[in-house]
Amino acid sequence: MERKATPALVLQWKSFSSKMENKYTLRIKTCGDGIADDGYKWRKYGQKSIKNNPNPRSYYKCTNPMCNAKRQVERSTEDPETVIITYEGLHLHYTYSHFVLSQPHDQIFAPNSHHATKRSKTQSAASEEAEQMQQMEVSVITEAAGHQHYNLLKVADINITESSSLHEIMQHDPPPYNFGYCSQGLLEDIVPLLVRKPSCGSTTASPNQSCSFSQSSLPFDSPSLSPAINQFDAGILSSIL
DNA sequence: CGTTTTTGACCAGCGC
DNA sequence: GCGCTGGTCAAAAACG
Repeated sequence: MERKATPALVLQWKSFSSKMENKYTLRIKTCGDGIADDGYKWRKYGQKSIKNNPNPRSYYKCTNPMCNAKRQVERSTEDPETVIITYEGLHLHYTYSHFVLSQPHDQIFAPNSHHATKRSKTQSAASEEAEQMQQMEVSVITEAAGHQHYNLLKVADINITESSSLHEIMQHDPPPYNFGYCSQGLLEDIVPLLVRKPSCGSTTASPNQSCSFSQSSLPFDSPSLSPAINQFDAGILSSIL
């Protein structure tokens, strides 16, 4: 099966109630290529049939013994091509591919408890809003034919209020994105800071090329998104390494 | 042979 | 208290 069909990717982020802190769901619509690797290594520890869903739900843990991140993967009942991934917990380490593709970037991921504190506040505020069952959805549909590798598009978690902000980004730097941070995922840690997009393995851009690590290449000129980079709470990542 | 996946059993939470 | 459901455990099997 060729991947010539437009690899549309639809991501949604929904905030949860306060009791589900650090838990969020991505709805990813893929075109025949399954779900994307998010840069981490996961070990499957269970599978369960879920009521009202013919598709079983799979349970994964991060293989890093010091990391308590988990994720659940299931296919949507409405659309078999839509994969629902629920992330829970935080990664306390870099992605594995990070070590392969690049050196640690101390300037970016410098130890700084300030970041974690700030995140905590942000999450707390988000939880309060979530109690009102506020749901924020971000949908990104990209048309990047021939691309299957995922780059990262950083978006603000709480700061995104409407999908038009993402459209601004896409207009600013249309696909294939070259935002840096590619393949070092931290999907859960950065998401909702991140939206991933299928990038190539085939023709135009090579993964390595798209993985330049210059912060200046990040397209966060958009006023609605720029706070994300400042609140980027990657300081926690260096706590282990 | 080490790692990962599979799968049935077990446990906890929740509603009735 | 009981049953249902979702999440996790852990032994066995599969895989590389």
